[in-house]
Amino acid sequence: MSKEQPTPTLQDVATAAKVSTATVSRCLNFPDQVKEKTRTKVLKAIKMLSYSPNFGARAMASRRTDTIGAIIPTMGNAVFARGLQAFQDELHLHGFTMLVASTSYREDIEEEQIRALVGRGADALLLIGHARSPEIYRFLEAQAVPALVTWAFDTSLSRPSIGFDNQKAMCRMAKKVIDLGHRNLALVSAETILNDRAKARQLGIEDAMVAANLCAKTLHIVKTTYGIEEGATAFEQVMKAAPQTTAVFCGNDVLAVGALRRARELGFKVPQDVSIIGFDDIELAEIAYPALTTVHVPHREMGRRAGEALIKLLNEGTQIEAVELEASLVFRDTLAPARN
Amino acid sequence: MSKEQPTPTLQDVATAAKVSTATVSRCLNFPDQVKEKTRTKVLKAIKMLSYSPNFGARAMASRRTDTIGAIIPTMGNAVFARGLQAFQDELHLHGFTMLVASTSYREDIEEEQIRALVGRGADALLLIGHARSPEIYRFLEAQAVPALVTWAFDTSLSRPSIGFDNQKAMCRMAKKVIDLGHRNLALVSAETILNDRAKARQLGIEDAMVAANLCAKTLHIVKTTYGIEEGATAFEQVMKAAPQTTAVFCGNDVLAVGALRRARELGFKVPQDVSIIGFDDIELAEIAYPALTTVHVPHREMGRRAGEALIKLLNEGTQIEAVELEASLVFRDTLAPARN
DNA sequence: TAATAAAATGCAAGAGCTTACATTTCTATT
DNA sequence: AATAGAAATGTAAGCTCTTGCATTTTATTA
Repeated sequence: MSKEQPTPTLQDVATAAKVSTATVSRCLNFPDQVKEKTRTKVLKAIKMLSYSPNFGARAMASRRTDTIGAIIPTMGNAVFARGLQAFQDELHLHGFTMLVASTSYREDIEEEQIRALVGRGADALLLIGHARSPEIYRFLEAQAVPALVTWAFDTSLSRPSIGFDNQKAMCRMAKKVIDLGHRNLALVSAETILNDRAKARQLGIEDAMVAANLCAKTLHIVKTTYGIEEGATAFEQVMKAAPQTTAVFCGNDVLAVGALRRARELGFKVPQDVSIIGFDDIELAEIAYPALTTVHVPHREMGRRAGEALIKLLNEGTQIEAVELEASLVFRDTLAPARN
Repeated sequence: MSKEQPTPTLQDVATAAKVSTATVSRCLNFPDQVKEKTRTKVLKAIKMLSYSPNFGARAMASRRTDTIGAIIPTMGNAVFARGLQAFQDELHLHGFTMLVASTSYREDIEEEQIRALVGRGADALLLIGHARSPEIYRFLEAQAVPALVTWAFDTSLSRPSIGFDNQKAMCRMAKKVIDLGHRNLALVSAETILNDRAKARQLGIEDAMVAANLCAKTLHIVKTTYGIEEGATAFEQVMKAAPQTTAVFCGNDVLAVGALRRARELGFKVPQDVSIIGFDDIELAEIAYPALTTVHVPHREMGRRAGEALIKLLNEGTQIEAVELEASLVFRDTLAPARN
């Protein structure tokens, strides 16, 4: 290791500038509380020593970190990456820092990451979806760390959320699909036990089916993990097990793009033979060929609003109020009336 | 704010378990140094109190954070998101935590983020590309924070890097393109002043041109910022300013996909009228229609190797040795012989 | 110019953890 | 049963900052 020359401390700067540590500290945190002349002197010393404050010490002493943690399933999915970027931009605007962690959709890792971020002094947390153990919510309570849920909106839960109603959005899309004459529906979905958004999307389709006097049980569901290839495989399974299917919903665009590719490889004409519907509306959806019909998730807006709300809570103690955003339907080229 | 009940501390746990703070600390850090019975007692107290160690305090006391920072241009580009995910997975395997920050391709923000991560106690840093001010390298030196450069490979610099040679890779691709009879080449690139990878890719094309007895000056270059739409606009500019162009290189796949779309909108047949070449080989490239010919960047491998090297450096003091990875050419459907 | 208020600075007590060293408790050996 | 040595635990110093309060300096007013 290379820790020969110890890194400079506040004390070193104080000595170099011939002032007290308190003054240096104030120079950094409340510049207008110190005289111009002193400040210049101190700043010079700081530069000379390449001093950089020790975050941990500062956090400990001030009991504040100006840091907000965000925990997402994966950075690999553009919809999260984009939402986070917006969140980060908003935080940066207000002098806050974002800490990210990803869970690979695994509950145990999520718990670990929540604890890690809290331990690192996150003043607040951004979480995706509501579903997690009561124990972890109790932990956040005990640590007095406020957490905001996004990517979902559900007023039946006490926890505030800023997002959209996955169930409602998918239901609207499913109604359109049914209106187009589709009766044999399938869904390629993520595991719904730990993923309340996936669950909600499924329920949305079922709602629409029931509203159209179809039996919800006839929805052919294939569960899979995340990925293009996974979507492709799942599509193949669907068509093998339920060849009469004319419309395949996918839990997200990545799965849908995989399904689309496999459909083509298998000789299905999309959308003439089979319609494919995605969810998220990431770039991929627009670029895919044929361009994907999907549900647009307001990811940037969600990220921005979440940042805004959290900062207000931290700075002014304003309680977060739930915000429902709209997810809109985007009709492109993979949805057409049912054949025959 | 909600800091009424103070969060539990090590001391609280010690009291609850009727042991000293040292024992609790050891319980957490060196479990086998404490007797089974004591450990159980302590663990119970921890659970009961929902205790979570304060990272700052720990870092300060142990002078180690087991944290590595990564600074990338943007999470919005899948190639970085994926590379990071691999990096993070590797770190996680060894009990390290990753801190990410993004710069939006801006040098001033990058400096700020480097300082922020160092201040937060990053034991080491992952950086993209070599190009940055000497001052910031001096700062890292002063703070004794090792930094590893990826996404580039250049032995002429003293700083170790794990990556690939952008110039060589692009040169190989350009040679193939020239072999196919293309003489009027264009490049849609990011600004090259602060982006050594973009610069290297440009030089690669020029190398190939010179090798084929073409005048490098005839490469028509349009500079733009990052984004699909930006790629589209740039393509239009290229074809307006240099209509005889038969092959358009793009600095990355995102720009290329934009170019591809605009080409279609403008009535160009790809690749019959004009060939389009990307760089990175992200999902988008495969999904685009026609599928994009591009240079495959070993992003996962880079992320993994970088994590490995940094951990070895931190844990065992093993100096990082530069590793050159191969970027391979991926021929898909947007490249064809030049129309003469 | 003296008196008073306001501004700038300094002093020193923590903040929550780790760890070297000291002390106590256990285990094994004779 | 006594004792050496190992294992387990405790004591307390120290890591780098911030901040309430005390003190000094500067500005303002009569």
